[in-house]
Amino acid sequence: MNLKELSQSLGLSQTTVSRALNGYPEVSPATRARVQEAAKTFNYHPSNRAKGLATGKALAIGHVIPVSDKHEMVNPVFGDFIAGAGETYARHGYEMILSIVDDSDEEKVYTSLKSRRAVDGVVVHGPRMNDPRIPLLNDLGLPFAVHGRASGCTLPYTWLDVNNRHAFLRATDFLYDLGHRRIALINGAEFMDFAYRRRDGYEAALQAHDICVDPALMRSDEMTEDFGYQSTTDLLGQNDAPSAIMCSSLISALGARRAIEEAGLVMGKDVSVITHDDDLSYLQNGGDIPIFTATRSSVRYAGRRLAEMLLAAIADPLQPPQNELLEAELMVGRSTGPAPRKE
Amino acid sequence: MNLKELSQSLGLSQTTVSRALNGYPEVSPATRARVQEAAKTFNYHPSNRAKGLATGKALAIGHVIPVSDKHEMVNPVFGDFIAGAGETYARHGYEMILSIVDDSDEEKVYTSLKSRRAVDGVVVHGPRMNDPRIPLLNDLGLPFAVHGRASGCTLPYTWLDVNNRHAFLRATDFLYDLGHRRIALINGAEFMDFAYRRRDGYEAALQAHDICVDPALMRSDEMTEDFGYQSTTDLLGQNDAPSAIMCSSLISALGARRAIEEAGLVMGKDVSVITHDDDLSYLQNGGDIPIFTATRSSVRYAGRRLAEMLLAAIADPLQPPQNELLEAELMVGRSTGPAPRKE
DNA sequence: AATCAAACCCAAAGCGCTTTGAATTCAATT
DNA sequence: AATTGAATTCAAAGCGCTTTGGGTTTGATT
Repeated sequence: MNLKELSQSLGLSQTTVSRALNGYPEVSPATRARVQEAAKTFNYHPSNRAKGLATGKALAIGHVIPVSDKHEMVNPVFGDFIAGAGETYARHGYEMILSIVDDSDEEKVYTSLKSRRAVDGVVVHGPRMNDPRIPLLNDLGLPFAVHGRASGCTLPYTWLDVNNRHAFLRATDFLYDLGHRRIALINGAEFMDFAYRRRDGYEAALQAHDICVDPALMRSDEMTEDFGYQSTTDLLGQNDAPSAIMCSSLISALGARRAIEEAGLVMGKDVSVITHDDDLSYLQNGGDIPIFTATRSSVRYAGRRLAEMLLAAIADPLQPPQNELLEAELMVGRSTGPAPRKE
Repeated sequence: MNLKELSQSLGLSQTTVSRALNGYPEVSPATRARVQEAAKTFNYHPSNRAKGLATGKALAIGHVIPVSDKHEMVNPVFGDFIAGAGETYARHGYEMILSIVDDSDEEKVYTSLKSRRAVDGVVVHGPRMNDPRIPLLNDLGLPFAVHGRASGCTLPYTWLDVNNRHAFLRATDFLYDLGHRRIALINGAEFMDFAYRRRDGYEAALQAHDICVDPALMRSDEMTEDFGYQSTTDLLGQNDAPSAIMCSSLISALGARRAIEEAGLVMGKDVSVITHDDDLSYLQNGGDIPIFTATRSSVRYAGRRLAEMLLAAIADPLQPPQNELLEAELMVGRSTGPAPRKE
């Protein structure tokens, strides 16, 4: 069923039917009701494609998901983020189109999305420091919103981020207050902006307490379970081992716990752990009492919200870029305790 | 830059340019080269939308992701599956469009995708027993491919599945051979087809050895870490506790391990665990030696392959539905060992 | 009864592409 | 030189929608 058929079956012109359906005022309430009724019974849905051609809008938002060439790794937060964004799009009648793309030719994809007029805007995932995609999208004139920020990019753009620096600063402080002085950091790959900021917060907290930052206590890579395990095993094995560990992801923290237990130690007693927790639906941080003390921020909420910000920017291209900085909650769980006294 | 502008700048008609670009034979090699050259320098990409309107093809595949209304949970395998499928689409010039949808109104989404001609086909995720989506899509005449199968659906359709029954049968056998007689099952929600089949394999193995199936040893729900933890704590607490556990997902297995250790037991010695492992990029089952003995099958490969099957079905609508049954590998890790002797 | 807004409705153009059916060119054949 | 047919190229229609720029009815006002 298309517009033509629908309008013929109603004995009206396509114009009138189109207007009735799209809420234009120049059609009588009676006619509008009749049209809507018919659309429902015939199960008529306008073709997005044709609509897009006619209006110049694509009614679609692109998400370009970079897959690291190194491990072919898909960021595990991605599913929840997308789910959040999807809710927003559904509510506004937008489609979400996804491109899975090798790190290396991500830029081509943006150019192509733009020139094919396939989307009205894009969401940028996993921003890095000085991320070249931001000036690129700016030049292309394709509306975009960034999940995170890119240190070093001066031009204004729409973003939503967790206050990673502050979260890790607070968490490190919290460990300090518990008496910990040797605090390790198991971080994401530090060309990623979020990881850079977390380290910055961690270092700032240490320096504020006159603890010198020890590179031997810092690790940084893609945040897999195994990376958490290896790093922790390694850290605990060295002399003057840390009594506490800051960890950038719950998945790596699970690996850290594995290493701690395998070393015959008890987490929360011999070694304290704080992790960042993205509040993923399938990876809840324990039940009533969190397993891990954590800095928590829902990535799903972030998806929902960032999508709204992007749609708003598209609807009103003149408004200045919006920004939103979310504070992570610091949830106390069972993985932290007072620093053990040295024997 | 659009076709019209491109053709004007070349002094050719739109027809010729279109044909040159799409590889039709009735254009001279010289002209074709000239056109391709110009397309490259002007960075011309045809609008998918217009192309779709003209050809009736959407050049897009829909993925409808159900989000369980219960926990708003996004299946964690989803990211890797999508990544696999995305590779295939990129190679064939298709877009992937994603709808995140409440369990409840998933059917509406299919109808709407169809009537808006938004996609050329869809991938069905998370099939259940007697899944109503399969006859629905069949009636709609919308090409589709199922990741998994739906027991009880008699009509033929395209699917790709892991041989879940066989995998769990073999794994249970393996535990039996190690001397285990009380073997528990921590399964996914059993209205899901894969979970049903796994249980079937598990039970078949037990019965083949004249072990009676004990409902007290079986748990079934959405496979979160916490579910694995709670179930295992529970199982180990009862009298005549199991000496081995079959687990339906690596994430729940992590929870199981947590419970085992918290109970002061050693995994692989006091309690053996075998889990299914989807080979997710961010959740590798250990490094060189797997943490868990596991039935393994790459969900990313599944995505890549199923997408190919769907595209093939779309390209040739007359071919009979293809099916592919993948056998899971049984990887021996450190989580299994001989059954402890009873004191 | 003539006038004039409102209110309602419509025909047709246009969005960027493919494709049909026809026209043109040109070398080879009669 | 006229004919033919293959090789090229083109103009125009059409895909399903929105939107412009009118029309035609009304019913109230003069």
